[in-house]
Amino acid sequence: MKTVIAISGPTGVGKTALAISLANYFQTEIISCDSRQFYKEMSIGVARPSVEELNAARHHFISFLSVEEEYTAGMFSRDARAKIQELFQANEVVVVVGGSMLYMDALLYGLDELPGDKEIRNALNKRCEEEGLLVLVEELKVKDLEFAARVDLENAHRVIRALEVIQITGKPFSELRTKSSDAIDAEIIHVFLSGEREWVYDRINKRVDKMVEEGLFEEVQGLQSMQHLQALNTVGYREIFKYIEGSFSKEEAIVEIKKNTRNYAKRQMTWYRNKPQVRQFDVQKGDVSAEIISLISN
RNA sequence: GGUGCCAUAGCUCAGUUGGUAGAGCAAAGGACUGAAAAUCCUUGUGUCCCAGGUUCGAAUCCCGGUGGCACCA
Repeated sequence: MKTVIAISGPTGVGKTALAISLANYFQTEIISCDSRQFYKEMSIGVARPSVEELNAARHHFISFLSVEEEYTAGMFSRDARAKIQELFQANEVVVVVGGSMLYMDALLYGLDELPGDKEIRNALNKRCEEEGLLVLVEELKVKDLEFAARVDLENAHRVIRALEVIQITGKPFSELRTKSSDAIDAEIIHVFLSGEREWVYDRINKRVDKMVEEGLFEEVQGLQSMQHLQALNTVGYREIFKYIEGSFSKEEAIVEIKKNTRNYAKRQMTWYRNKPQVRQFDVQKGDVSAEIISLISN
């Protein structure tokens, strides 16, 4: 049986270095699972691996899209699974690494086959703005009471997505959310790298300072005309757009980026806490790489 | 040196006529099936600067300190 080593973890704990070391050990390649490193226009602010790192092992799904293109977790799951099957022709092991939880889970554990329609969603968004979320919530209760009872009704994204699928298929969303999709056809070793909260936060703060030194503000300034795009609605970019339009000083923007990155790291930790299929590793203690290698040889 | 103002949650501050406190932000916890670095939910945090006095009762009034700010010398 082929093996997928999946490395998750909060931003800045050292996932990239571990992935490269494992890829070299197993003589294999890396599938990046980072929903912002997909975009070729984004580099410093998303901590894209350096040229040296990219040369140290073959990486896939980095800088292969433009921020102007639409891409989704479902598309990634399909594309990455195809790439992994291709790599399995010649390799026993493939390394998947990245901090994007939904994308990682879609790839490893599968997503139900659900349709999407940007135009329908845009129309629902417009209705939400004009008529208010409550009207849409009432509509969802009529069309799919079961899902309405389960979903966070204050989260417009969730309510709108359910209505979008219902409108396309004519079926209740809950009926389609069967979890019938399969996990990837391989042994999955999924690890979550972390450390003490203080340590992780300290690394994040320092990494943001380094990004600024490397020219983060200049990178974002060059993207100003595209700031409305979803890919750029992200930590490290939106704060600098606010600086450019004058609502933040430079120092405030940096403080906000650090804070929002810390909050993101916290969400990553919440996502993978108490997930039985994920092994927790404390990178401050011991050689994670060696532990994973021994897991596989056994 | 003198006068005035200020001192309350990690930070910025509110606190009515005296009844031992509350907002925002930060923080912590949580959710998550094609927007996901997105989006959303929940929850506290206290020697009310110190010491004394008045009072049944003081963050609140009085006195004395201490620290900060402003103005005058």
